[in-house]
Amino acid sequence: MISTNKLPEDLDCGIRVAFKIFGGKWKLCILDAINRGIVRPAAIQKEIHEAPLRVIEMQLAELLFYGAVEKKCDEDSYPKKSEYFLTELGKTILPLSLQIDAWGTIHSAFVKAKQVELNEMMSLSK
Amino acid sequence: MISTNKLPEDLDCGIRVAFKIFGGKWKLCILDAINRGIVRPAAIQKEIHEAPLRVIEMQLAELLFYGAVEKKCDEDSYPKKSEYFLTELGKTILPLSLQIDAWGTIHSAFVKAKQVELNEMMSLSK
DNA sequence: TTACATACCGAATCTTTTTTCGGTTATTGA
DNA sequence: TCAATAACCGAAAAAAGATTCGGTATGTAA
Repeated sequence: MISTNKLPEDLDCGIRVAFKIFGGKWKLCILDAINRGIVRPAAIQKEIHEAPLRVIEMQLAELLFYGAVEKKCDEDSYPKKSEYFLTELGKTILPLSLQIDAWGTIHSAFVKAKQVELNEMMSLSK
Repeated sequence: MISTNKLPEDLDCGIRVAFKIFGGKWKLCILDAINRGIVRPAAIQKEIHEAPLRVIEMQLAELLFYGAVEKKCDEDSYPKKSEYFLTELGKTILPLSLQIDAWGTIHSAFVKAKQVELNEMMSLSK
């Protein structure tokens, strides 16, 4: 993550800009977790158990770079305690996140059924 | 595109479901074009000139499979005339698309500036 | 001391997605 | 006949993205 791309990317397209910031596989889940008060990397990872810790770290780093989250690190205390919070920019993503999640939840059963259909098609033509 | 995945994918997560349907690089642009009355593959490709025709075809096939668009093909006429239209499902994606695009447009300049910053960082540590 | 927990990073590897390339088929018009 | 256009497809290649692995450092508690 956080890489300069070889293929030209059109940042004049709003959709492409938006997806660059929060299009990552776990980004919206991470922002949601932080919003729900789960603010430390290890805690976020426990919440989103499918994602490896390394991914949480990398996507946090990217969200940090683009200013969607901010980091507060208390070096003295123990455990080391890094905490991430939503910035004003990050907060503007939440309404979108909620609507995207709502859309997906509504159509979840349908998409799952289609997925089964697809798996059957693939196994027949193996 | 349209592949069965090796990595487990959590379709219980609304965000993951949504991104599966319209998370592709050009999907929302294609849906938007169709909504604006640009309904044939070649025409869509002229509209979204950055995307190769093959990509338009593949992403249309995927949107078709998941029922976000429908295809009307008049075999007799010439030119061959395949036309794609939004289904009811496809239309439900439009409001999200508009908001995502609006968000990206608002933050476009900021993200572009960050991108310049990143490119400078990368070239220094080359 | 040993084991454990936290945060984080580099690099290799794997998976998925996107792109490029070279076809096929069919019809129109010069 | 020959060029042009439309739709579409398979397969390889390239790129991007995600994951695994092993490492650092720090401090706590058994």
